[in-house]
Amino acid sequence: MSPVAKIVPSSVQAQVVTRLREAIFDGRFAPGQKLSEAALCRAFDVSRTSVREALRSLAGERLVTLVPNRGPHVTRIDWEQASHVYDMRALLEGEAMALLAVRVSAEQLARMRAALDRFAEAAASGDAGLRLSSTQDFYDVILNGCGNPILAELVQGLRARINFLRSRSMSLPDRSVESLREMRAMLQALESGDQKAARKAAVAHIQSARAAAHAVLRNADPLGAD
Amino acid sequence: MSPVAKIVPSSVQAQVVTRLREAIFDGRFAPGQKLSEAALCRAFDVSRTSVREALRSLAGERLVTLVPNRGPHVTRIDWEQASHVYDMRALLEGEAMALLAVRVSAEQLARMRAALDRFAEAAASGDAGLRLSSTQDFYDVILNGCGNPILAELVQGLRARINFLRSRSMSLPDRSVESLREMRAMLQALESGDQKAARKAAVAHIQSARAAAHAVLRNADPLGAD
DNA sequence: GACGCAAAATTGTATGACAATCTGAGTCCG
DNA sequence: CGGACTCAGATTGTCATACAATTTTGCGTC
Repeated sequence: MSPVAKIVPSSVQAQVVTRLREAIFDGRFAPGQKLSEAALCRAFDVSRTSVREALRSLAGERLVTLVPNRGPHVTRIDWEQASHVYDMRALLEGEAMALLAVRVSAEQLARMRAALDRFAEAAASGDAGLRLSSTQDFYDVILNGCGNPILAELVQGLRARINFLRSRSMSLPDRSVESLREMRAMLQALESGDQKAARKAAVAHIQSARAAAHAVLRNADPLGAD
Repeated sequence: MSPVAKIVPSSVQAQVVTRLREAIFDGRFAPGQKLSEAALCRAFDVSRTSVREALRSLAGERLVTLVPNRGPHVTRIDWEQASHVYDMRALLEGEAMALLAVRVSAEQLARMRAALDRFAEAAASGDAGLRLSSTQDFYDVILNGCGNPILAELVQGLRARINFLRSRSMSLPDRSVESLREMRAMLQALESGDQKAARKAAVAHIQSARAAAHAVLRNADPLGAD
């Protein structure tokens, strides 16, 4: 037995789920795009059985939508829905920050600082991958640290749904700079243990992200069309 | 049964999903119970393919849990998790009530009154089915009326997860009476258009339901065991 | 009763088949 | 020319079967 391999999810369909999810996240499959079973079988070199089961799983995450007899497609989201998602993120992430503010540890703060440093670097260099991973790290601390795993799960689900908006709105001029400022405000509120300020900073950040997303979705964008 | 055409979802696996979900809701499949594929194939008289795909869908709703190589079982929930779920319901349903309070229509209020009348009847007669459906109607007005379908979806997901607790805690002495009182308070807050009171009433109702559930889960209950 | 091991059962995956449904190209009619 | 119709081909939904991998079970031994 080779001692190295096998960090990957062992099951075939788990891998398909993972890879397809990643592909959707970084835009290789655009919202609305049709995902034919045959094409996916070829792309991942697995059987239809596995593809279909993977698609059911992803449908549960709302990343793909299954239309009976017409096949699956990457879930399409219009501005109205996206707006509602942002509202929920504001509510939930605000709550998470409020919970975290009164229980945050020095180590957690350190991790958040480190994530922000990396985000600053990404913002300066325009490294999209680093932007994504550092943001994820920042939020991981908040969500895993807030003490309510259900809350974390809900937010993760919402974030997944509008993930594709992130990369686009982040590439708007100054958006990442603005975003960095807002996240620093969040961190500062936590450092001072101010529950209300923490919630407020989180909500402000989301509303700002919402505005940036609005700009993206309003302009040249057929996502809302059907 | 009756030969009349069914309104059921035509696809086989959609039917399996529906029927299995119902079975879990009303306790025919208890939390933690193993759901062997073969058994489900026999029970629903469908192929393994359909059963497996249906299970993936239900896993997305967190109603069943899939353990690799060990098969699916009805998701088991311990008190800690249930408590977190109630916290999230309080947050989300509180928000829904606050949103609804400033936009509720006379027709919506009428529907809620009607639902409460039916719930009162169920509480008096001990009719579990009516209790469930009237509660569902009451909440449907709130969730569909709040204006944010994403919020509705999140709450529905949470409710599904602890649905099995409802029937049991509702059968505690006086719980349904108490519950009725709380829901009336919710309705009253809406009638007076008082946003803060509406949120408060919703939160109070959930916290009360949480306490009742705690009593159930703490006592003779192996749900948390593994 | 604890332990270990082989048999039996169950899950994961692939393949082939076929009915039901959808899509698109070509055709016919107004 | 535009629109309705038709039919073949492609795609999805479902089933049956097969087999490797893994887990559970039954049983004999200590």
